Amino acid sequence: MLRLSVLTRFLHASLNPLRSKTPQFTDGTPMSGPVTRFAPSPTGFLHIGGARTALFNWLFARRHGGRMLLRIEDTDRERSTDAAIREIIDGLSWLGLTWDGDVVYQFARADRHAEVAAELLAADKAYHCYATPEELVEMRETARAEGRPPRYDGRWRDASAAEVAAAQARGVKPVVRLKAPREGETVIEDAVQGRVTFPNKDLDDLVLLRSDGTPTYMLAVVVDDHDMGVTQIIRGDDHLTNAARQTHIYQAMGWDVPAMAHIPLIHGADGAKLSKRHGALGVDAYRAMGYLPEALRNYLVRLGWSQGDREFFTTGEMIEAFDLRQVHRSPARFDFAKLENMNGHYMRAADDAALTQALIDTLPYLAGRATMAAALDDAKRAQLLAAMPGLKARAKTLNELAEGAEFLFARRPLPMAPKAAELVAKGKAHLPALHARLAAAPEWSAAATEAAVRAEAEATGAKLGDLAQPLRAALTGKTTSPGIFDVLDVLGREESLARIGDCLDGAVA
RNA sequence: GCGCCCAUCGUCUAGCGGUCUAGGACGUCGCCCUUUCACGGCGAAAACAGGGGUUCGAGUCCCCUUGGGCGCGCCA
Repeated sequence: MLRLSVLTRFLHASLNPLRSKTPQFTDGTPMSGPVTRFAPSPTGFLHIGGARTALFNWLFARRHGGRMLLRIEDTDRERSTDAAIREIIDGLSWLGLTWDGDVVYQFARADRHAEVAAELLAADKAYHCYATPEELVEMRETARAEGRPPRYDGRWRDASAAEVAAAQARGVKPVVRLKAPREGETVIEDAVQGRVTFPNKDLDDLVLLRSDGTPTYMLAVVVDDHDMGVTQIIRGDDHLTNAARQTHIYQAMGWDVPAMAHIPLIHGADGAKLSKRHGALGVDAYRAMGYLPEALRNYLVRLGWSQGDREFFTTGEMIEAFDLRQVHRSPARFDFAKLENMNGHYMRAADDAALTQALIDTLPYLAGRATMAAALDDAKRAQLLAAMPGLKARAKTLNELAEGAEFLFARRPLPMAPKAAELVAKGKAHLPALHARLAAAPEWSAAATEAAVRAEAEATGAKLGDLAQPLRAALTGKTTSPGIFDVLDVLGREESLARIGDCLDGAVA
């Protein structure tokens, strides 16, 4: 199921147990520039906060001519799924956040993690702990009751041989814990958070290996980040305390601690961390809502990061301007209204052909657009492209774009929206004459049909709107659409006249 | 409870001791444009959480309070 990646093999072969002085990539080229990594756990979809973390890692690597690695943290065998892995990779690809090298699967590296734990044990920097789950619970409760942080008390840290023998005799399977420093403090120099200090007495002896011998997350991240040559860790600030504990592992192994940057989480409208109760969504959901990846990227980068008053950044500008030091320490709330506005900007600025293609490519992901996708042929594509200027000005998402394009795909006799039927009924008196004038138009173009309709307005003294509205309803079955002369043009003479004709002989409305 | 982090319009933010009667963007509300709806243009309402310091001078520095967030597993 989960394969051992080439990079993982490579790391085993050449970097263990100690990293070589001049690390190389699989192809033999020397590493240069910073190395970042995005390390999601495949226990759910790639949520929007993870996407932003990936973006920042990607921008940082690009900005400094480095590389971004992708590591799947699948050590939780119960909750990790292949489907989640596929979604993460799919989501990153859709967003255009490419990683360098092969994907590293953390679980595949369990042996190496255990090896490091053994080293630590041998160096007396770790020890076996035989405390039972019940004892641990009790410990935490006592600590809390006494106003202390709920921590492991280190009771097996200096256990005697006799005590160990007794526990073994009882058949207790031990975990391996790190001998963390108990005095002094641990300092994190964080690019975003600044200098953060933790008193070591508040950090306990974390578990490195579970009683079944599998590595914990704490051990695995440190070993993998080290082996993969990660120089800059950029992750959510929910990991800030972990950074201190992980520092202890680095120190115990005598490894360099990578530079850190803990970025604030994205919050929901209520100010709390995005979660299921907010209806937290995977990035695939944003695609399904019709957002453009470049718009989502732009929105995301401006969440908690800014360059003066600037709102819009092309990808190149983003890379050039990105600086971790300008990332804010306070969490930002996710605002759909602004995302939508930004998406609208991107759509209007998009090239018509490119946007048409984007819509077509996205159709399979949009809800209820199967028939539209099925009806697509060269003629429809051409119509879509021709209508695009009028369509894109009226849409903020690809969904709205598809909705606006419905009239192109509608079959006669047209389904009429109630309000549209009213308009047809109200303007019925004008329709026969309009039909006649349009039929007599010397050529079929927006200019020619406009001339015909204006001539009718002049002849009858009606306002243009009195004629255009019923016409719009007859042609599109809706009350809103692009400019009516553009609609006529795109639909073509035959179809236009037929749709108007349907309203005359009562086929519709 | 303990630890850490944060605090400018409803939201995203500019501001890095004087140029702040606090700027921009989204949203909201008007007006204009107009064949609908949009787009676009113009305009309006809207914020320095509170209290102490430091300083000639504080949105900007320090402290406290309050509020919010995150963390505290043999999860990641």
